[in-house]
Order: sequence, then structure tokens, then C-alpha cells
Amino acid sequence: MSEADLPPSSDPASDWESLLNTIAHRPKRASERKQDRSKRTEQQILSAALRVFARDGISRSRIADIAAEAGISTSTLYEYYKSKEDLAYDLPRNHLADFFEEYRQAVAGKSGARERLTLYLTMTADFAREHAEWARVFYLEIWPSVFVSETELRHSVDDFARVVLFLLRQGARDGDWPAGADQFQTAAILLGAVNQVIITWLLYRRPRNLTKASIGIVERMLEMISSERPAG
Amino acid sequence: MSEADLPPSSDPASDWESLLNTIAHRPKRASERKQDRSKRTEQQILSAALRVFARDGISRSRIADIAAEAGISTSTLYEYYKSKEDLAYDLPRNHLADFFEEYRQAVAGKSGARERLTLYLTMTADFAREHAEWARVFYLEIWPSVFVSETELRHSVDDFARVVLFLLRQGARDGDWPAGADQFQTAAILLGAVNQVIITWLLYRRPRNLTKASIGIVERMLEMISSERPAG
DNA sequence: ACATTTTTCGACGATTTATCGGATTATTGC
DNA sequence: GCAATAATCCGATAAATCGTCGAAAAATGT
Repeated sequence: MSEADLPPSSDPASDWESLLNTIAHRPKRASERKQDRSKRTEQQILSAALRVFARDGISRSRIADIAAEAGISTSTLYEYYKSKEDLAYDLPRNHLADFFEEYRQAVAGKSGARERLTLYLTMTADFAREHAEWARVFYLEIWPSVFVSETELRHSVDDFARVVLFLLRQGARDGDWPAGADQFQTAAILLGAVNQVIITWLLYRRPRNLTKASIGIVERMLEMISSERPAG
Repeated sequence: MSEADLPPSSDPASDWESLLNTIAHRPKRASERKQDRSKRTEQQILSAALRVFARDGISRSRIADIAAEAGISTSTLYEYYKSKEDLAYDLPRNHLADFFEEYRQAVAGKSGARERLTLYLTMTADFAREHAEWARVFYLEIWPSVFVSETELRHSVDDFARVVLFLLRQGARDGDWPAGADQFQTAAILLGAVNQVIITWLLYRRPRNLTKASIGIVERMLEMISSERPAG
């Protein structure tokens, strides 16, 4: 049986696969340098930028500092990124793709919506903890920024919510929680709470143990959602 | 009976009054200009800065543009604020104080924790809707910024969560919801969800009716929290 | 009206961003 | 291998923006 015989949206399982596929493989950046030397330079720039941005904040960071940290001249940096803003908004994309890929592998064995959703939200917090410099730049400077919607990064940010919404709908279908609820609203509650916990941790290092805290809050929320009485 | 006879924290009702009093009267800014002309200039600067920041984003805004918009020269602006950053972080303070004052008056008649909390969270969203330019600057640029913790604004931001925590404890005492729950966690859920809705509205104007949406999500969350089974 | 204080602004220096042409290094074709 | 070509890198420098200072203008007090 060829795949073309099936309408692409008829099978929930394959929808899930294709969603994971989409989000993990957003095209990176058009440039495509030819030489290995350049690929190394590009990595040095990204890694230097991450350190400097996380340390000084984007607005206080100077292009010259990033170039020095990367061991290249200022003008070389401009060969790779046309401005500081351009660099700042390109930075998170690789990491986000990494996260989605990690999640895709971790979720492979699981089929229940609640199980998948718990894993997704707790991995989100855990990824922020493991990549704290990146998280600092992403959650505190990039994500809630007016300009996200103007950049390519927008798609990756939207993907974030898309996964939650998909799983909420799956869970409603499977009877994990009431089907009547406004799932956009539910997604806002889940994502908002997790973001809130991550941001608080980034700013104040509270709660001390982010992983444990996020597991606690996610399980509590899903328990609440599961035992809500159907809307009427 | 003199007030000194009572330990200041023994009476929950007066604690609430004094909390409201504290948050609504954070000292504004030290400067204190002598002439009326200056007070007008200061207002022109703040109002111009708000417009320009909301339109261009803080990082893309130029001091010269703000000065022009305010109808003064660049160097005059520097008489009032020593840098763009200084201006950006002073901007939200007046509005936050206004919000707290509005809430204080609106909540005057109400004594139940749930009632007070519902009002607080829905007024938060409503205030953002009514002052969209300010909200854009505050929620998308200032609040989740690394530097908030370095400024005076920090106190006002902390006040925001303090009120929610106070009311959650009151509600636990009064039996509105189980006393066993981690109230920091509950506060994170409530604040996170409301922030999420506000930010989504600011960026995409979804949901269309922010007021209605925030009432819906707040009532739903409080319903869930109230009917949670006590922790065990 | 005059001295004093406060406020404003134009001119200018300092810092940071961004560009450009040529030198250097790597790759390709033979 | 070696020239021809392309890719990469950087010093010099232009452009934009930030921030300072002293002197002029306006307001205030007597």
C-alpha cells in the first residue's frame, strides 16, 4: 500500500510523526558556507555570542566584544551576520531544533497524550536548566520580544505551542480529559505556568531544583485538567 | 486602643490594608524639579518615550527620536535621564503604581479571597488592554529582562506576585481551597497563565476579546484550584 | 530692575556600528 | 605541482548614535 492512498490527515499516529518531523527540521540558515574553516568560524561566533549575550544582555553587548571572544576581527563577523540583531535572532534556532530532536527521540516509545505532554513540558524546563546561558538569552530577551514575529524564529516559537495543542486534542479524543474544554485556554495555562517557573528560576534561581519543581507543577496541572468536570 | 498595642501582623485585615498601601505608594523618583515647566517637560518625555518605545522597540529607538517627539533637544533629555536604559526602566513605574491604586479602590468592598483574587487577575489583563502601549513595553521588553533585578522597578514587579501569594494564603485559611497545596506553585500557575494570555494578545491580538478571555481563564483556574483534593 | 537659580540647547567629543578594498588563504582545473 | 579562481579575513575608515559641556535663555526672588 503506497502512502499516497491515504489522505495525509486521516491517521492520528502519522500526524504526530509528521508534526515532530516538521518541527525538528526547520531549515537552518540560507548562507551555507563552502569551506570547513568557515563552519568553524560560524560556530565560534555563535558560541561567543551566546556567552557575551548571556553575560551582558543583548543591548549592552558590543559586536567588538563578541568578535574578540570568537578570536576574529569585527569586520569578519559582519561577513557572517549583517547586524547584532540578525545574530541575536539566529542564535536560538539551532538550540530549539536540538530540543525538538531530543524530544522526538525521548517520546518515541510513548503513545498516551498525557505521558507525551508531561514529558514535553518537563523536558522544556530541563532543557532550560541544562542550557542556562541559552535559556537566559531566549526566555528573557528574545522570545517575548516584539520582533520575534518578524524573523524566521517565529516558526519555531509557534511550533512550541503547536505541540501542546496537538497533544491536548489527542487527550480529549482518547478520554484523558474532558473534550469540551477550550484547548487554547488549557494550552495557555500549561505553557504559561512552565514559562513562569523557568523565568523565575533564571532570574532568581528559585525554585532551587528546577527539574523537580517543573515535574511537580506539570503533574499537578494535568491532574487538575483530567479531573475537571466536563464543560456544561 | 492605640495601634501600638497590637503586634502589626496579628490582624489579617490590617495586613491586607498595609500591603495595598505599600504597593500603591512605592516612592517614585528622587529628582524633584523646581519649576512647573520642568514637570511638563518630564511628562512630555515619558509620554514620547512610551510612544516611540512601543512603536520601534527599545533597542531600535533612538534618544534623538524621543527628544524630537517630546519637542525638546537631545541634550535636554539627558538633563532628565542619564541614559536610554534609565528612561526605559523608569517608564513603567508610574503606570504600575496607577494600577495598584485602581485595584485598591476596586477591591475596597470585597473581603473574600477568591473574589479579591479574581478581581486582581482580571484587572491585570484589563489594564494591559487599556494601556496597550505601556503593556507592550512592559510585558514584552522590560519585565522579563535580566536587568529588572538591578533597578528600583524590581520592587513593583515583586509586589505583583506578593499580592497573589497573600490572597492564596488567605483563601487557604478561609477554606476557599485546600491548605496543603504549595502556594508558590499555585501562584506560578495563575500568574503564568495570565501573563501568557496578555503576551499572546499583545503579539497577535488573540484572543480577540482579552477581557472576556481573562475572566474565563481565571475563573476556570480558580474553580480547578478550589476543587482540588487536599494534598496527601 | 537686578542678581541668582533653574532650565534649555547647540556644538563637539566619545563610543559603537557598519562598510570597503585589498591581502591572505583555500580550492579547483589542468 | 602550479596557475587561476574563489572564499575568507582584516585594517582603515565612514556613518550613526550616545553622551558631555559651557554658555544662552527663562524663571524666580527681592
